[in-house]
Amino acid sequence: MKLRAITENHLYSKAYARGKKFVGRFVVVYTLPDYAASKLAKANPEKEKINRVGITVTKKLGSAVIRNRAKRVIREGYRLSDKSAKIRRGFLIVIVARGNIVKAKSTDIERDLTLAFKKLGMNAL
RNA sequence: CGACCGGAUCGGGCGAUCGCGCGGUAUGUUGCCGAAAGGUAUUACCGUGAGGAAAGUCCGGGCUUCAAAGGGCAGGAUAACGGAUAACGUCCGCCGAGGGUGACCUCCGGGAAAGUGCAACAGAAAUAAACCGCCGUCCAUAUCGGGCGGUAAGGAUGGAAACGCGAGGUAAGAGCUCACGAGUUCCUAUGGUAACAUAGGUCCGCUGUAAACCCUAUCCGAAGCAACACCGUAUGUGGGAUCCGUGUUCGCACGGCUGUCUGCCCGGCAGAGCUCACAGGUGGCACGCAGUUUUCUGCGGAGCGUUACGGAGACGUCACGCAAAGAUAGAUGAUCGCCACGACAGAACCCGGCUUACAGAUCAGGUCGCAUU
Repeated sequence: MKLRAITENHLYSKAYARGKKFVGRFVVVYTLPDYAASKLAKANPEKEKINRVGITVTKKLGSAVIRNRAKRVIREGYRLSDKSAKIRRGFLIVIVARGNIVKAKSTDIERDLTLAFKKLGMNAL
């Protein structure tokens, strides 16, 4: 299943303000039910609800190369986490990188995210 | 062998598993999103996918739009000389100054003799000079001294004080005169395409600063891919116009006006019952064009590489070969194993440069020293 990115800035603001929050070792996760989920599901040829994922990496972390790697590692971690423990659909998920992510591996992120989704009640029934 | 000098190339590799963007083939749906334009399937396979600086955005060009890029003003850039180039503020060669035993390196580059300005502090005085001193003369006087004049040799200040030094000369002095030396302008000869160098003559006495204004020569129209083109323009937001005068054959024309030519003026262009801009999409955009339909042929080009030839070199010519990264919250990766473990760092229209950052590796050259022959 492909990742669909959050493009609108106001959705990030909403997630920060009203979403559920979990602080992990390497990332901070916000989740919020997606009002447009059913509409997007109709557009999806598989007719399933999907999660929209936004990844935030601030300039504080470092140069473009470092930021790019952080995003890749988070994407891979999300993919692995979704594969091992099914995540509920129809949510906005914002993942914010923390400073120590520079040295993290994608498996570390996977553990962080799996724990986060469990705590946030995101695991599929 | 050691110490150096300038240059070129590379800048993690291999394997396994899992993933992403783009192109293609097969499979497959006729659905869904959207007002429309348009976008989008699942799976498998094949191909392809960041840099030498992709960076800074400092120059130059292509491309695009502004009717065309015409004239002038303003503004900007450059600055010895000869060449290279599509072009450049780049590159090559060379001139000048300095450093190194050397390979080689570093630095500056029109005009201060067109004009204006500025030169703090110090100093008597900063582009024009008399504070001390020296000399003459007058006054006064036991002596010290004072007035007037001459003087730039000496002292003191300063980054800079009327070229340096010696002789003549003088009351004392002074390029005032002369020899030698350094410099400026111009002329001649020789060498060089030239800047310039060398030699000879002539003339002059002129502080520095042009990254102060300025003057001279040369060049530059402006803005940038969020450009721009096309499609769509339902709805929303914002703006403009539907105005005035004159003439009128009542259609309109001209002028004002408004917008626009993106600093200004001249000189233009456009405008009216709707129109413009923004919000959407596709292209631009991944060598181009044509043929042909397949991943093929031809042509073209400041594209890249190699060879040959020409040139001192930058570079040029010919031949051959190569050239699908193309994202859009932004793909080009993740994990594991082994080896090596030490860098700077991520394309956003495309090229040529410059500048800045940078661990290590490799390759030829060259210089000096020592040893050997």
